[in-house]
Amino acid sequence: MTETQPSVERPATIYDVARAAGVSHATVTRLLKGYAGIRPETRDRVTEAIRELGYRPNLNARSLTTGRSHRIAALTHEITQVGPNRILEGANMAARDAGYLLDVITLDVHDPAAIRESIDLALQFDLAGVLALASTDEVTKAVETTTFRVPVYLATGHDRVPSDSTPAFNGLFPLLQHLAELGHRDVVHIAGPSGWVGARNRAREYEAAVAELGMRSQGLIHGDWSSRSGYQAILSLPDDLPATAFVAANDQTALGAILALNERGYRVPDDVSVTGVDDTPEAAYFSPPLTTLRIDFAAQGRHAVQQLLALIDGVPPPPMPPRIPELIVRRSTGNNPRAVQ
Amino acid sequence: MTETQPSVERPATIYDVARAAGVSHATVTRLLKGYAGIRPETRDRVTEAIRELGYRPNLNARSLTTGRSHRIAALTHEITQVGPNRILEGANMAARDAGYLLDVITLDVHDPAAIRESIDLALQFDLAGVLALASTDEVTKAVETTTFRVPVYLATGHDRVPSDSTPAFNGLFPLLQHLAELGHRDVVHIAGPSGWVGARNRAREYEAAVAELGMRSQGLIHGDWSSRSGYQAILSLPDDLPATAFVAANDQTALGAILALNERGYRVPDDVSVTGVDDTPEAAYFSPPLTTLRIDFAAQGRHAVQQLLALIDGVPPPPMPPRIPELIVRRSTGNNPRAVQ
DNA sequence: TACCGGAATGTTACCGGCAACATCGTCGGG
DNA sequence: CCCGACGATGTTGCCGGTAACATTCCGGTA
Repeated sequence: MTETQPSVERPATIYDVARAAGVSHATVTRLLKGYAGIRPETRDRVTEAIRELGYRPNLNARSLTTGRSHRIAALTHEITQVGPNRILEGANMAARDAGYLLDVITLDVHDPAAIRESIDLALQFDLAGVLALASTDEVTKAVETTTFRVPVYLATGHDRVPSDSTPAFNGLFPLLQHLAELGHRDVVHIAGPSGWVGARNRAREYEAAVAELGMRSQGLIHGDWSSRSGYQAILSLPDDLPATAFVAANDQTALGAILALNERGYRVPDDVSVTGVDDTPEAAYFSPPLTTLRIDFAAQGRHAVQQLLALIDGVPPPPMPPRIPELIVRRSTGNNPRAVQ
Repeated sequence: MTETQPSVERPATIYDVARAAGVSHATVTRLLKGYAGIRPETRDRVTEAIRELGYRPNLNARSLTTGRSHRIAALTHEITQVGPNRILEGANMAARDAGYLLDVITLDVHDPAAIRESIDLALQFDLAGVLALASTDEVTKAVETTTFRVPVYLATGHDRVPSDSTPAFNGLFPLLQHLAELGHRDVVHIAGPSGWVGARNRAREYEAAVAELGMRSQGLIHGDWSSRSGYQAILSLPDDLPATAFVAANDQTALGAILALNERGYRVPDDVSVTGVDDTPEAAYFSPPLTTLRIDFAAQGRHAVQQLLALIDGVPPPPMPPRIPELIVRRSTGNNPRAVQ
């Protein structure tokens, strides 16, 4: 289970390589930086020495002199949740592809002091940039009141499309349209926590879609992205449910809602419909399988990194490709039994 | 959504601080390192200058001279899954508490070339140690064939207790004992992928417990930790189910199994029982809520970091505290309807 | 044959810390 | 009154790279 490599010898430096190849260290640097004007014979000797000694450049030293590091920090939270997680994964990939290493700083999004502390730790390492992925108001505030000497990119952490896009592609619309087509009129939104930028955006999208489709919102209950909060949201409703369809802020919340509805004697989807957002891998295996909106989190992560790198390099940021959330219809939604056909 | 801090000024160094305080840079270093023999007046001036300039030590430069860095890399995978995730979270905390920063290297556990590449990237930064958390055979092999110059700690990534511990605390035992008490005799294990050390351990624990309790194993199907694989495992079984209880390798797998059983007309728990492992936050909200084994992943992560730090500091590693997986009984398990009472 | 210029390579200083060693000043003892 | 010792602080060199500048070695030309 455990394994130690004693191997006390210090790693080889360019000086070691230079000595082994019988050249000066500058020649080694030149080779490493792809400088063309090196005699083939010399080049071979150096290359061989590098291989021989297993030389690996010390990136610390490098970034000390160049003044620019190749690492970026990502502030995130609760990596247990699927969304943030996937975003992180995408960001990680994109960063790696660009030759950067991503430091993940997990923070307690509700404790300003802890946020401060985490940011402070990160700032000690010289970073090329900072990616704020967890966008609660607390984090936003902490980021805004900190003086970073490096570019910072603040992502909302949840899907966000330009507000001028067509309704059909705007957030929750496809989901509500689907419900409307099934004859549902009265709907309740079990939202994310109000301190989250993404949750608020989603709630607004919900209101807009409901209005657009001529439906009636019978309530907006703030949860906390958890299954528990979905469960409790349903339990908090009066005996005679005010709606026939429930739009949860994410799949986990929907899971809890389904259980609560079952326990209160409602069958999903025969009596009521439930939808989620995210399309986590598990959503297809809920009982019943969940109708949801597929979000391409990895793309969001990649995009965030690209934006940040553009800031770092001082080039215009690449445009956000239009992300169209895809409606995934499964078995948690059905015709409204009370609908006048 | 975006925010840039132009702020081109380079960060303050000890030299800047020294100049501002009218002392030499060595005095600043001394203060920073907690050296006692500094005149109070001088100390105040320096402290003030540090505050004034917002000085933060450049850890790159520091580790360049001291030769020891304060960062460790964690090799992990699929951070989407709850277990590895929580482990990472615990590791992150422990590392931070010890003043280390944890670099998370996500790797494709099945592509040896990608594993190599990721490890190589990590090695360029000078690391104090490496934590291998994703323990597939491929990763294990890659780690073993790489020459790290730093300590490496290889964790199995899943619960593991000393083999000499009492059966009652050994892995899956409590779960199977619970099933036995409910009158179940024939049981099937939906395991994790065979390339995973943790999955194999768990499978062995299953076999041992079944034997110990006088039950009969009617099969061991390898899944891949996913809900899909749990679903398909059930579908692969003959029409007349060979068992009345199904022990899944994790909660996700159990979720898929429950759906498949439902679709095949079996009610859980009235007809058959299903159990998971992990106790993810969602498990309590499955329909029906899942009987499972609670694993303290965060503790595993913390422990792994502590082991690694002990290796780094050359001190004897702290003992593993006995981790007793806790049986969480919910509604996915019930009496065996076929049992002769 | 002396000279010029560019290609190939070497030398040097610096990045921001740390630590060994050097220096300065002051106080107490002989 | 001088000197030693010690406390407080300054100077220097080094860690492993990078880059500006310097030098060497050619061949080609006048």
